[in-house]
Amino acid sequence: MMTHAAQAVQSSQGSDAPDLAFKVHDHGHCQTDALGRAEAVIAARGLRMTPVRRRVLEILLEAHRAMGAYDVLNRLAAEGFGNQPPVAYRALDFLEEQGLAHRIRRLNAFTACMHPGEAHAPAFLICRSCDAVAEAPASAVRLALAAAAAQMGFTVEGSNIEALGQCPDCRGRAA
Amino acid sequence: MMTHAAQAVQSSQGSDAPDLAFKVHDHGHCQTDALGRAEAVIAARGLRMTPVRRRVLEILLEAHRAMGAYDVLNRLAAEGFGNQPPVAYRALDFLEEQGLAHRIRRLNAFTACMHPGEAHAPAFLICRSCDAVAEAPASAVRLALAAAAAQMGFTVEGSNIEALGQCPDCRGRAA
DNA sequence: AGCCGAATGTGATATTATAACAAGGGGTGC
DNA sequence: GCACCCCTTGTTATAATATCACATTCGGCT
Repeated sequence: MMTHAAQAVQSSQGSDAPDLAFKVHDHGHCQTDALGRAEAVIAARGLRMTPVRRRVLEILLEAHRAMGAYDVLNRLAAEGFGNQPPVAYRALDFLEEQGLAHRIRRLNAFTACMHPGEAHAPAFLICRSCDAVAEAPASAVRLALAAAAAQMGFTVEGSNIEALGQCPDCRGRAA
Repeated sequence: MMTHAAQAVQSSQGSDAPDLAFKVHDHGHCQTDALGRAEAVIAARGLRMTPVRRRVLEILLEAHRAMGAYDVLNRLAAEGFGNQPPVAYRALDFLEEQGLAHRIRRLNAFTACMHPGEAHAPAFLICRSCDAVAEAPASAVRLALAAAAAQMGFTVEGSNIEALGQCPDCRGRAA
């Protein structure tokens, strides 16, 4: 299904915060779905989905939340891959360039893209309470940004749009 | 490192009027103007504009472009202030909290706010050729972002919106 | 003066990211 | 096969960014 709507990237910080986060869904399904699409995208571009790259993407998909490069690296090292930073950064950079992962600047972290292959430049919603990160459709936001930039003679080639706030769950608990 | 021609870091304000951001203008004027407004803002809030804080703001205003925390620190150290990172970070964090400076996540850098005191939540335009950074009016962008977030039940409390692209000057030179 | 809280100075350390180079691996043309 | 090349990975080292912890100082107050 193409549920473009709510994709939760949820974290369980310490306490078991029962995170129904933005939306309950089938993790297993969206993982295999995203991985399959990623493979197709890479193949179509004549690039190589190597073991390290695939594993990094899998790790991000499994975690289903933002992960620092060193978190990913530790996972890789534990599985017999190289344990030096460039191993993780190269794979992450590759995935980001191919639109299969996103960098969350505010967190110095990365997440797997939830709908690879679709042209999209999402906005990220970061919960300040539970650190969950979700992608939100942002075509309207990008249009507004491009317009504002154009008024100043500036040509937008790429952008990162990140919002900090509270996800439905955390707001509910707070209230 | 940010070693490129100093460019304009300026913007219009709360109202959505385009301005001279990337154009030549009177640096001296906008520096003293911004500094004066900053002092007023701090005083009105019952806070203290200490020598370090004032000097950091001046340094940012003089540079008139994004500066890394360590660039600022080096300037401070050369002038007899403490030369350890917390000295710079504390002042920068204070200025950011008070809306007198902005953090550019994409560059891991800071810029002086060009219109302190005015309620505003700018978008930043970063030139990939010359590293100039300008504030653009972003109320429309913010509205679109809040709407997209609301559809997912997310409440936006703050955001950083940064666009990477080409400023008018650099595009002109390229063409 | 004495007190208190905020701000600063300082040393140490944590976290994030890249440079530089050697070695492997898998195509292609021959 | 094998010689070649390019891309990828492994590894060492280091750079760049950011925070912690604690002592000291400063400003305002009584």
